[in-house]
Amino acid sequence: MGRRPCCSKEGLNRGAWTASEDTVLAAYIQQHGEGNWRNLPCRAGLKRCGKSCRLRWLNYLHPDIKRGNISEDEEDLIIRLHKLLGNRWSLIAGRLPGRTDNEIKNYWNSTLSKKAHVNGMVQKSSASSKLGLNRKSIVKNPTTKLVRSKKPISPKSAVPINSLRHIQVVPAMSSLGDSPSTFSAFHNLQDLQELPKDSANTDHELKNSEAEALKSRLKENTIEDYGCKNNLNGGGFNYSLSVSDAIYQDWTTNDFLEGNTIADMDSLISFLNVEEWPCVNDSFINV
DNA sequence: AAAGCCTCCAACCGCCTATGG
DNA sequence: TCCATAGGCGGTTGGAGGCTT
Repeated sequence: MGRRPCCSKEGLNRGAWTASEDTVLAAYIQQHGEGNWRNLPCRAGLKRCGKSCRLRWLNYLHPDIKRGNISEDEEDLIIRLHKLLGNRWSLIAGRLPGRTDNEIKNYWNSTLSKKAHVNGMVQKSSASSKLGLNRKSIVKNPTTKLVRSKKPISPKSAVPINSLRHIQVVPAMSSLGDSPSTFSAFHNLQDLQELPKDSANTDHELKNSEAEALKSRLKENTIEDYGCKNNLNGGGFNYSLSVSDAIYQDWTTNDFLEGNTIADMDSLISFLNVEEWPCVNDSFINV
């Protein structure tokens, strides 16, 4: 039996696209728009499978595609997102304007996976690596009073805990703007709220998908409470992070944070992005 | 110069999900 | 509820071009 192919392969061109095929495809899509890929080849006069047309358009001909090498910042972001989301290339690509999932996947397989292994980033089990965070790329938000530049000193031994301290994290006002980085941080806060299916937001599925990934990562890192607590300021959400007494005392006694700390998401990421962060040890936290 | 090897990436493949009848 | 279809995704392949010997 076997699976029915997406289209008849007989008489179709395969392999690399020619310049003339590209021209025909681009002209057709510019005139008629995307979609209806199965019928597109016939209507456009192309001897190609519809899937092949779609792939060629999305990965090569689309006008928004960014040309040129992956920049350091992009590379850094890919690494961070990969740690957070795994091999979910389309989600990662969604956070890199102009880059395609295929491009990122190829770049990862050919370049970054090796780098990650060489640097021990893949196997590293620190809290920061598990969270998918990379110190280099963190941009501190000036609104926070949480982050300081020096690393906290970790306790030498794990202390079982009976109670949890909470760090409230709320989006900074700047997170309500449109710049990609702050918007992304704000997005994550919304993600955690599990947008309902009937949400007016068109990419709620993407958000919920990312939220699931983020939650699982947070759980891996023994952060016990990741729920969004309540609405504030017309769209922002409180985010409550629970840590053990040991960690809390460590951070506070080392002047790493103040009591009743409120920070934006970027600052939280920066805050957690410390190799010596102690709570990778399960005994530090109630889970 | 040429053969062999390696790397990169465009393209393909098969599976999964969403959608509509 | 079932089925067919289309679109989307991640894994894999294979060829072109660069590099090494």
